[in-house]
Amino acid sequence: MNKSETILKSSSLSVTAGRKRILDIFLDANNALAHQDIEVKCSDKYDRVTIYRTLQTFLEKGIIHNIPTTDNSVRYALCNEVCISSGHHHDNHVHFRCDNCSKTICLDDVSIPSVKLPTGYSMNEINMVVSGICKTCKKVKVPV
Amino acid sequence: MNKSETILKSSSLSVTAGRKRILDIFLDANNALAHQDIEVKCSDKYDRVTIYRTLQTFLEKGIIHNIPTTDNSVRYALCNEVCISSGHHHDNHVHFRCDNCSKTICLDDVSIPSVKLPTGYSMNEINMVVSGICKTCKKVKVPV
DNA sequence: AATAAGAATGCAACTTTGTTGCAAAATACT
DNA sequence: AGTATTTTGCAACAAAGTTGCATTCTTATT
Ligand SMILES: [Mn+2]
Ligand SMILES: [Mn+2]
Ligand SMILES: [Zn+2]
Ligand SMILES: [Zn+2]
Repeated sequence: MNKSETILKSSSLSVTAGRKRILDIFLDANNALAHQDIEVKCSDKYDRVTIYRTLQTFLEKGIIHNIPTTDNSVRYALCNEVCISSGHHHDNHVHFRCDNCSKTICLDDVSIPSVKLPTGYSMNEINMVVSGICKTCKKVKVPV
Repeated sequence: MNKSETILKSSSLSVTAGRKRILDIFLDANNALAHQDIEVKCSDKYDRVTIYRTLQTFLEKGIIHNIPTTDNSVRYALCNEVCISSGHHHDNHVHFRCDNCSKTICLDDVSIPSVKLPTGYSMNEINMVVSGICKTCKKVKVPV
């Protein structure tokens, strides 16, 4: 039993070819993916609608989390073991979006600093997205 | 000369009825607006395409800033004087999205805490969006 | 291994959102 | 007032997202 199958089972989801494929795409990716990215990688095999529904299911089960954007193309990334096993989200890391390659990645080791809200507000989740130049692009850009 | 007209002039934009109207909508609003919200308020008078182009122009001139979301409907809010006069963005405040009324607001007095990125990454902008229950909804919800 | 119940998928039809080119209208400048 | 430049509306289109329903697949049970 491979990794994607294990994750699906432990989230009490039925194991289907489509779900396995999409989960494998996430497991292979080293950056967050938009719906569009997934569609490109497997719309020959699976319907657009199935991709929508699968992403939705994965979100609800704590298999992936979404990352807000200002360009109307939400990104999705795999959650850590804690989210998957507990069935709900415990993501507390910063996200980075590169202005050059426009890849979005999870900075798993950078945790979101706490912030004090004005009186009367109660906090549920925090999202932090930093933009700039990523490690890879910086290397390429300093040839001199 | 009213406020919207002043802002347009000081951003060296030509003053048109549509731009004044849209800017007035922002000046009247006490929360951030999606494209859709603006369309509802004035699509009888101005074309959808004009609204798209106007928001784009306002963004570029530092009149409004955008707020990332995970639901594919970016919100826009008025910038402070500094952005408008300098012509580029200096927004450093936290945004709040209410899980109950789903309004998004600028917490102008709460500044985004700094965060240290891993080696190799350089920072440009930071966005922080907190979700939870807003002041107004909390009041309403505690009747007892 | 066969069956039956329930869940997931594909398809079609549709709605909503966003983009582009161009002619007409409005604005700013002299 | 006249003219160059911008902005707008319209049309046509492309892309993104939603819904209902029949068919297929998965899982649990015999
Ligand atoms: Mn992440
Ligand atoms: Mn703001
Ligand atoms: Zn990069
Ligand atoms: Zn609220």
